[in-house]
Amino acid sequence: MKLTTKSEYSLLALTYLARHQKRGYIRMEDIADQYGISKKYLEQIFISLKQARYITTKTGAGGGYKLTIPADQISLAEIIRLMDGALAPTVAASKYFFEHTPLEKEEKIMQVFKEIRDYISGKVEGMKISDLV
Amino acid sequence: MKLTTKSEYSLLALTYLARHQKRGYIRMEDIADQYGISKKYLEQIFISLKQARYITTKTGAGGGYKLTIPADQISLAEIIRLMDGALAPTVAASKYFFEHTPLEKEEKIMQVFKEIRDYISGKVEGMKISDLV
DNA sequence: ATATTGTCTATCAAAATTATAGACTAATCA
DNA sequence: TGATTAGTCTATAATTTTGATAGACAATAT
Repeated sequence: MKLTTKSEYSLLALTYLARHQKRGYIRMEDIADQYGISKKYLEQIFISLKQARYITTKTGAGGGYKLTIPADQISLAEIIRLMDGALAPTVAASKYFFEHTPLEKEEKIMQVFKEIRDYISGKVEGMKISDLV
Repeated sequence: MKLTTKSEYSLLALTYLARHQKRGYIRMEDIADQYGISKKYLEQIFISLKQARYITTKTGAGGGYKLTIPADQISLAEIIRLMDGALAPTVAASKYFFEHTPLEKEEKIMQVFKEIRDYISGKVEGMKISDLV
């Protein structure tokens, strides 16, 4: 029932970028140090975030990363879905990542998981990176 | 944010046992067939459920599995915790499976995840196998 | 030029997930 | 009693996911 570090680190990194926006470009190493995360691992996460257009980068001295989208327009939901997929406890109960599983045969269980899905969605759709700063 | 098949299959199997209680001992193969699950894989799941005293078994013809605990006294929460661990989206927000992670540095995120944890707990603690039948 | 910082591609180790195999044990019942 | 049925136990294996590491390269600033 868990998120992976990809989601976790993404949320941390984006929060850090939002918090230090006025400093302009932020070095990856600052973020890695701040949270005690592997720099090289974080790099790969940043590449995904960049491809998804959440951040832009600048190479060289004084370079680093910064947000391209206002922090109040980035929901936790979209970051978690990008990194980890379904918010629902099982894909059989997922809207965006639906797949068939044996669980579908049991309607009552499905109902429980859909309610959990809806609660989680509501929570993390409504919550923005700016709310975390 | 997902459960594994161990939790899913456990819930399915216990629901099936509860539903067919009056038939006495139920063969593993019946359950495997019903849901299209590997028999051998289900076997291992049953061993865990047996060790945790949810079911008893009987070998030989006419044998199989049955519940030892009334279905209305088995919550989904305990089965999921047994099979998959934490209900919380991250162990940093878990009561039973707490571990330190970098996420702890961000209180607002932690707050969100704790609220999700509490919702999920409330939901699956309150829901019993008998409610699924 | 040189130091700084990100990019890209490959690769890898460990763990978790999802099984499969097969010999063994216990119970039934004909 | 012996054939059949059904669970037990232990090992191992395939695949995927997770969480990283390595190193050559490219862009920028001073």
